[in-house]
Amino acid sequence: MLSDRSYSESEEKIFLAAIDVFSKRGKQGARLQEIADQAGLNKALIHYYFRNKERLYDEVFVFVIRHFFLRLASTIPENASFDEMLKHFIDRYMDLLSEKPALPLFILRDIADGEPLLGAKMREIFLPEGKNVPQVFIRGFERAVRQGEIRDLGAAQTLITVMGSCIYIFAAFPVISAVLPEIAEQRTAFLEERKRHIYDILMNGLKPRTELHS
Amino acid sequence: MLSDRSYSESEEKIFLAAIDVFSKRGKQGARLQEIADQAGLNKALIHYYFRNKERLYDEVFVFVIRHFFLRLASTIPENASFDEMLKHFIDRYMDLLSEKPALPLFILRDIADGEPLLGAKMREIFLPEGKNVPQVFIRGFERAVRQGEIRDLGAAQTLITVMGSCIYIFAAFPVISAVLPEIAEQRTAFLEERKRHIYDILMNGLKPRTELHS
DNA sequence: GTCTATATCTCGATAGAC
DNA sequence: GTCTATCGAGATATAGAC
Repeated sequence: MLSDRSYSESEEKIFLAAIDVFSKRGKQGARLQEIADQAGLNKALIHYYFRNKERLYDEVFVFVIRHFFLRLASTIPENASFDEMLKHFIDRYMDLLSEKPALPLFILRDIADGEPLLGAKMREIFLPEGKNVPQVFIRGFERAVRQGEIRDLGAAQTLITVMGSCIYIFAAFPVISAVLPEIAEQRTAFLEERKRHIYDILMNGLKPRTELHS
Repeated sequence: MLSDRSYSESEEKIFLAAIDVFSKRGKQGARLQEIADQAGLNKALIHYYFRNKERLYDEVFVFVIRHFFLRLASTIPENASFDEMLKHFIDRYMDLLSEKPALPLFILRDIADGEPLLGAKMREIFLPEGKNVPQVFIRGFERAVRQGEIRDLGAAQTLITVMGSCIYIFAAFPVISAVLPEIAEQRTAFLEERKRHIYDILMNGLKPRTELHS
């Protein structure tokens, strides 16, 4: 069982192959032939089960993104200090991105294609649950502000800064490593260093400046 | 004159139309028919001047990116304090992105397509000049570290954090505004607030924590 | 240099046998 | 349910007249 609805055996083979091919090539670049080959079946079956490329893509998209963000949200420690929550969030987000490095470009390509249903799909993914990434982060942020742990630089602005800082290296890796070649050779070490860097600069940036002890 | 080589009148019409269409639709999504229509000419002329879609795209890509980063680099104040350099850099980068909001997705789509010449193209853009964005930023950063103005959180890491923080809102705008609807209605105001936010959190994050006066 | 007409190919989708 | 064969749209690229 891959999601809320159930799949027959062949259907699941197609769906799994579709996740891989769409993730690598995007909606336009993906070929139904490649999906069929990878599933060990033929093109006609794709239409039999999913009607057309568009519907298959939409089902893959919602499944992949929802799965990713549910895994991310489920590990955020809700009742810790903001300091701890931020550290955890960055670690976990970077680990999940390391595991699925194609995901940022998968979403961004969808945005670039101007998919008209994108906004609706994202709301379908984010709004139903009580425990989703933006809500949990913003609640934790605002509580920390009330308690004087951090300055109020805006919950939404801060969330965007955190996510942008984490995601950019994955989205732009080929460009960045072309300009800064030392990065490509030690990718894993660089990503570990990156976690510490992001936490350090952002947490210090949020702390009240009057504080004396680290 | 658009770049280092010179264009005839029709050639330039095609090139300008190609910049627009490729920027909006990406390499795969762009149609030569649309470029021809927008140039007020016909498809055959595109092949006459540029041989094929691939070459036209490559010429557009290098031109657009080089032009953007030259404009950005030319305004970085090299001899100011790091504080001032960072403020300027963020302001200018965000302004240029506001002017060309399709540019991040244009590059990211190219990355996602796995263009094999991308690394070479980026080096062609960044390496020749003495005054390019990464070099200028890193020089300024390292000098500020030596002078004790900022902590050494890594020049490359910091540059990636700054760029990621700036670019993410443009790349992901449709997604972010679907999840945080208050942003879409006041886009300009939000972007102005975003400049101040990024400067504030990052500059404070870089400052030595023992410092007492702001 | 500029145009129309067309060749050629790729791909999503369907028809129909089993 | 699963397959082979094929249709037809839409795209790049070229031929050849003017």
